[in-house]
Amino acid sequence: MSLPHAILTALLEKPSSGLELARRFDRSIGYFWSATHQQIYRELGRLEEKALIRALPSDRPAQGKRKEYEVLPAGRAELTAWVARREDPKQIRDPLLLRMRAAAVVGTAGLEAELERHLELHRRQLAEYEDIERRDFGEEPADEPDRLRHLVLQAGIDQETFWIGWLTKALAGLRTT
Amino acid sequence: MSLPHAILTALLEKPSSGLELARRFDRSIGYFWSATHQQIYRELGRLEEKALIRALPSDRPAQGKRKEYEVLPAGRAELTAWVARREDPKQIRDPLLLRMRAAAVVGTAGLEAELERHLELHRRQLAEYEDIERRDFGEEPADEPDRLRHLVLQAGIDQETFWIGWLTKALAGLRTT
DNA sequence: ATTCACATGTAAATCGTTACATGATTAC
DNA sequence: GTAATCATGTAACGATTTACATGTGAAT
Repeated sequence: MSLPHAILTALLEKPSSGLELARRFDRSIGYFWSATHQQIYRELGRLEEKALIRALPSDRPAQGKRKEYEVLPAGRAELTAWVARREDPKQIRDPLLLRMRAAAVVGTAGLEAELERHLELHRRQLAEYEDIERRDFGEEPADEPDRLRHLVLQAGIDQETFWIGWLTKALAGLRTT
Repeated sequence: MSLPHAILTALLEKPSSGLELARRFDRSIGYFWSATHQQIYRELGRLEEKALIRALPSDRPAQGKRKEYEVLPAGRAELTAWVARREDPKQIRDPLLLRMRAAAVVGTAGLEAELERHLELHRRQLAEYEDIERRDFGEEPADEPDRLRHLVLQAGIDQETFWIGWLTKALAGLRTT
């Protein structure tokens, strides 16, 4: 149940229309919580119905017309409560690891190329994160919100670093065959 | 579309009934691809219909009766093809990182306790993986399938290590406030 | 006027989760 | 024979994904 909270966070950072949100879910917040525009529109409808957000008044509302939303106090309260809620980490669920396990049974044909491809993709993602880090968190010191956002970005960086390290190990292991 | 392939892999490792599979998806394969018994039964039905697996002959088939499945050649071929298939890594989707980002907007109340709880959970998971490593991959050298399975386990270990490191950093950062 | 990009939305299929129902087997 | 457990399965719902439909506004 994280999508509504992702949307509340995004709207608190900046009131937006559905499509703007969809675009921000392709970068920024989307780096650790992706969503399509359909998910977003549906969820906006639900959040509005529950009175956690509202559409900003428009002179002439119509379908196909831009609609901007903002968070109501009840929405901020819900998000505040969610931050402190207990929620266990989910099990890892990774198709690549599964494929490696399958390869142990049916052979590794074609796997090496996939690992190399993934390695390259993770290298690119890491470079992108590091660009963002330089751009947004270059100079110290920062206030608390910025330090928290930096920590989140750091998690992305660390995660990509883990993948690059593991894929390198795995490729070395495969080639020793 | 990984669940059918997870099941094919599990069945190739050892022909099993639905419930046995469900149990193995709580450990072993389940460490990186979890599934409930309902998902498994539904998928077993589909795989049987597509003639990728078959139920082993039983003297008196009946509902509520144990039914063991094995992989047919077509199933093995499908799995072999899947190992080499191009499939991009999925975007990270992590509620905890999202909560951290939300905390940058609405405050960190209650977050520290959650981070500590997660840290403890990841430490436990790491210990479990390391037990498995000692038990199953203690002595070298190993054949190729075992080296591949070891690499998969290593990914789990590295991933937990990443989390422990990041959570430690994050807690230190939070407390500097 | 027509076209194109913007913006919102509907529909359908699959996946994932939770609750529940039912038959078979075993232990007592 | 009754209860407990094993095993398979149905049903319902929400989340996710993909494809498509519709209306608006700006450019030519």
